[in-house]
Amino acid sequence: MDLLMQSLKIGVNEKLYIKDPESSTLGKNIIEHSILMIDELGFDSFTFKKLGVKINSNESSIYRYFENKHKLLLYLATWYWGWVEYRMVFATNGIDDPVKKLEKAVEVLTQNVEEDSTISHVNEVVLNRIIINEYSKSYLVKEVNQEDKDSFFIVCKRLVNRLSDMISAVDQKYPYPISLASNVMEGSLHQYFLKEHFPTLTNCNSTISPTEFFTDLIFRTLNKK
Amino acid sequence: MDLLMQSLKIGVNEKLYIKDPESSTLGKNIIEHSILMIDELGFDSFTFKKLGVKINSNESSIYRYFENKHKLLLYLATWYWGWVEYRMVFATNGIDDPVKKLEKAVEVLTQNVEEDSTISHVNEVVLNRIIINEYSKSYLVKEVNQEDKDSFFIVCKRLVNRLSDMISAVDQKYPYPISLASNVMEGSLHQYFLKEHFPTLTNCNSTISPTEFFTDLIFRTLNKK
DNA sequence: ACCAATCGATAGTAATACTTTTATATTTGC
DNA sequence: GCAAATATAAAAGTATTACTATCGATTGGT
Repeated sequence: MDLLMQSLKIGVNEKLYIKDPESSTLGKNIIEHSILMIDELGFDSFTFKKLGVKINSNESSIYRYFENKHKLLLYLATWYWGWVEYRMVFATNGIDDPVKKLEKAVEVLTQNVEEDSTISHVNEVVLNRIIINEYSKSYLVKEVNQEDKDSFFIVCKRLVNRLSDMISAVDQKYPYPISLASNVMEGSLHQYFLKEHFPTLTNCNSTISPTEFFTDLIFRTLNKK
Repeated sequence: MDLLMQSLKIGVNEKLYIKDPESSTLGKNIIEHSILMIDELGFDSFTFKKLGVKINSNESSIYRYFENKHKLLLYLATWYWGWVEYRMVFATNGIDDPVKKLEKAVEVLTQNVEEDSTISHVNEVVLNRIIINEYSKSYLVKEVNQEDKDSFFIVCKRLVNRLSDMISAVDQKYPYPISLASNVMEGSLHQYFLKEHFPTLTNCNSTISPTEFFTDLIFRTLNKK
């Protein structure tokens, strides 16, 4: 990843935290180790108490940054999608051919995060794994409508809309651009999950990537000019 | 729904329960009201204690049927997919034209459950809503590999494979039939969720159904003979 | 009439998801 | 360089959850 990224700060909705974790060492520690710990234990078994022990801090101190672990997950997810959005805009910027532009966007959105680029304290490889395994839990809650009103999902929504626009740029007559876009985003996470845990339910494996599947799907579906 | 259904029992993996809930009035009560209660409170806020109060029974009695609420969710999901599978096989049986057969299968798999057909104590309309809102939580857990070994997901997997076979019957050369099938199954639940909670992220609404979107997607993707 | 199974009621445990208070650091503003 | 403000750690407390164990009453079959 380029140097630019190192000085880049991904902006996250202020309502998601009580105190900005980027503003202190403890805050950064919370982010860094919560990512590692959620990956290790799974979100359901992860608690602030366990995290406190891990970072030699106290449960109550963590509660000064995040109201609860659900908000922390939303924070991490927003950060992740902000990071993907940044890379997507960066990678597609300047491409004039709508087909090539869409191709590139799908590639960024659906590709496996492999390089350990580690912007400061965020390990994107592990965070990507968390998003695959836990992202659905952030919106499959009874409070989803209120949380949407509080703009907790705005980054993710913007990303889907960007993709939708690029789909329409390739085929203005395609009637379901937003559904296709949201399907690619969510479906890509799902195909990675299947590849890992239910290999018989996907054609994706070590040689075929979700990117290949979705790129193929999109361009079979759209009529290019 | 036809009369045949009323005498049909959907078989569920015996490891999912301690005592078969179909074998007693209390068991059926547990199923009936857990469905209503999970829909009402959301799976996360649902507890056996609350269910006990609702059905005028005791928490400990419910534990005699299900080890925990996660197993209960797996039970309900297995029942649901078994029910969908039955309707799918029934609806596609006897159709010779692979295109029409696939069309019908996609229709059954992705259609909204509207009629209050209520096989005995199971309210399928509400159960369908639970699957949309909570199904992911049944497999997005750390224990997923062990649970897969215990065949907890076998019905759902069989359904995806059936659809995959029908896809291949239409286009033998299409390289990703299983991924497409799993994408339709999971994606359909997701589009319903979006329609309800994030209407700007889907083209599905009161006039366009997820069935339309996915039928269109599949037949744009496949080369018919 | 009796044996077994079922169920309800009660109690108990360990963990979770917090909140509150207080004491001690650390930072910063002047 | 010091006082004031702020941040953190430690400890204790509460309500709820997710169970487990025990026991007595009811019921149903033989």
